[in-house]
Amino acid sequence: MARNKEFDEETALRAAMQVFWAKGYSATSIHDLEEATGLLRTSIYNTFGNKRELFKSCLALYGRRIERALAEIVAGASTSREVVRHWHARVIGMLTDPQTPAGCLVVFSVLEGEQHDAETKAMAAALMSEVHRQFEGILQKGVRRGELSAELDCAGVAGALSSITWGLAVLAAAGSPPEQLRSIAQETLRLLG
Amino acid sequence: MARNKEFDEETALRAAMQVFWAKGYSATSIHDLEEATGLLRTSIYNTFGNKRELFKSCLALYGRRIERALAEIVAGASTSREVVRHWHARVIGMLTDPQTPAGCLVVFSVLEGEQHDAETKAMAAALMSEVHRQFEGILQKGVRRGELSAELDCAGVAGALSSITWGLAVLAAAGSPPEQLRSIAQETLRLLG
DNA sequence: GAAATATTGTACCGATCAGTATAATTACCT
DNA sequence: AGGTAATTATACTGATCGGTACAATATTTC
Repeated sequence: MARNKEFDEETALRAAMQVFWAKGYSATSIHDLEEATGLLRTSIYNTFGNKRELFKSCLALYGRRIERALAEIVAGASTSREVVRHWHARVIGMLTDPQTPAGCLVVFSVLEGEQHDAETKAMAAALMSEVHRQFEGILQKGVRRGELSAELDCAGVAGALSSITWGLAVLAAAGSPPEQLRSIAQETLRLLG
Repeated sequence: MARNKEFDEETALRAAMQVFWAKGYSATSIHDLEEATGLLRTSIYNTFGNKRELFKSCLALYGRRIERALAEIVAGASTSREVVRHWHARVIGMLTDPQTPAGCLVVFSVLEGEQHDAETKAMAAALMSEVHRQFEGILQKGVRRGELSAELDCAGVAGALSSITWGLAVLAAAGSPPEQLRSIAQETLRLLG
């Protein structure tokens, strides 16, 4: 019928994601996206709709990465402690990866909430509560196995673990040195009693 | 000599702060600031310089509020636990105050770092490390008084407490219910051993 | 009351914004 | 090979951006 795209959608999406990730939604211009993806604006609109839809696709991609990482860790660890340790190590690794921006696209999405529609806000909120839910689940499992105290407020501690996760993203964005982030992650285990 | 301003600078600054606080730097337009402050753009530029300088003044005002609140709490509490409890209660109170936006201007400043100059970034970083420094100080005092274990890694735990603080701001911005924030604050005390 | 001067109000600047109409190009499928 | 259709490329739109020039206004001091 007709010709094929000269570029790879997935590659372009990753490039666009990095721009939003570094600058936020409103500070990112279509021109920025053209430069990062190497595409012309026409191709961007052709492929991804408009700026808002492109942002949503980026947020979805970002969310998939997070959820996959968390699922891997939960599946591969044998104790609650191990999950928490591995999770925060992975988070710190991502946050301090020189190849990607220091912040977190989810945190950005949440703070920039006023500029987004209900769907975008729901995506970010869903991702955050998924992290919380996973934590609560592995804590409950830890209690059942006798690894953790039966008196543990699983929901509360899961919330605290989530809170530290997002806080790490803020600290990393502020330029905190990795060793400080690691010492925070280490002390986090105290929450498990 | 000449006429006086018809408006109160402090009031206008507070109004401008709330706009940046809710929308971030780049999503806030001069028009938004005109509406929020009730001033004409001419008066804004006359009084506060330009958008960037106005933002810095707002961030400074915000920072002063935080530091004053923290100093009050540190001065008024008799144990480390009490400081942590009162601090997080105050933070949650601010974050869930319907009169002000749900987020945190410091977190916004840090994430929007690319759009700011070195001075702005330094202001935000200084505020964050001041919070950390204060926590570390009260933990060390707690250890000296025998309230906390001598083995406590004060710097690490202070970092975790800071991380939770910024994380609470993210969760509040995402619309987490106050009772969830409070249960997080409660579990935070586990960090003190 | 008059001179002086900061403030207020109006109108505008070039630049950039997100988005699009349309033309030129290209590769696919029959 | 040729018709088809989606892609690329160019150029443009109206709106809004941050910022400013300048005139009108109002008030304080002498």
